Amino acid sequence: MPELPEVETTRRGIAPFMSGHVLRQLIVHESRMRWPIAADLPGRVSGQVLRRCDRRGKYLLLHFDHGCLLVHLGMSGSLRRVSLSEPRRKHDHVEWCFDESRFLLHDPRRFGALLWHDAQQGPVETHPLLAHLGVEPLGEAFTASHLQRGIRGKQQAIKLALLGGQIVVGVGNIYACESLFRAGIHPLTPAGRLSTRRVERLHAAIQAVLENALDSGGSTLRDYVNASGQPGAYFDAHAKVYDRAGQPCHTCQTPIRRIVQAQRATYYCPKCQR
DNA sequence: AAATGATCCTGAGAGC
DNA sequence: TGCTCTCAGGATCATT
Repeated sequence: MPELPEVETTRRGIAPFMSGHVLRQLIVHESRMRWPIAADLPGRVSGQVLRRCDRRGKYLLLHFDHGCLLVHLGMSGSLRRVSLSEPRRKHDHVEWCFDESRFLLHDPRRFGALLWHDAQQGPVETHPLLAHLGVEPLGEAFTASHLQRGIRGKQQAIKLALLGGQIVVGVGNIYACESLFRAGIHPLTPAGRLSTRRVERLHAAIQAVLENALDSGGSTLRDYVNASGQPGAYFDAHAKVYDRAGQPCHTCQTPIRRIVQAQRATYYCPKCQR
């Protein structure tokens, strides 16, 4: 479920209730995630003031004075706000308890992660998982020339270069497909072969698609953090190619094609994208 | 060094 | 109804 817009929507949903509040208790019900959740983690943060909720790529960063909790939602994770008395459901693995609110990390596939970065190890940006990430797609550092530099000389297909996260973060499978459609670029194009003009188009498309999704995230996933979350709404309204194999392109009626790149599905219009 | 493939795990949906 | 098969929004790690 979570690509960058969903993670950012989640961040906006939880920040008002978490920032500046004492985390009374962190309870781990299932520690077998992408990596095992450290047994001493609850002791480190329970009773401490949670200062800020940030995001870097698809990582949520919950800051404390003495360190930072990194939360990744993986493929199937969500973080929802529930009442103090609401019972846990299946796959609710971690619980954040504040005086007036409560949050549950739900993740059936358990590809998500919960890690502690101690302040003594330096700023959280130096954490191995964050240190080599590309720039934020909606930040000032993401420019057409940054994208151009990132893909220079690369033989790799542009779709995979976008997905890699070393140039720009947060462009997941759906939005990579949608951005390439919007830019009229074939997903198999060797990244380094794109003309400056087409790189500029792609850059603009990525920003537009993500901003668009974020706006919709605000509406279609508004209850993402306090309800069950209803995926699919974005697709109905916005997806031009994703999961539309065989259906007519909205622009030219040509059937949308599905191919596989690095074991991930890619959808594109063979006529609009060259 | 860059690119590729296997891998972690559960659930939903299709087809029979 | 129930079985088997395929696929899924991520991304790390080991291998070529």
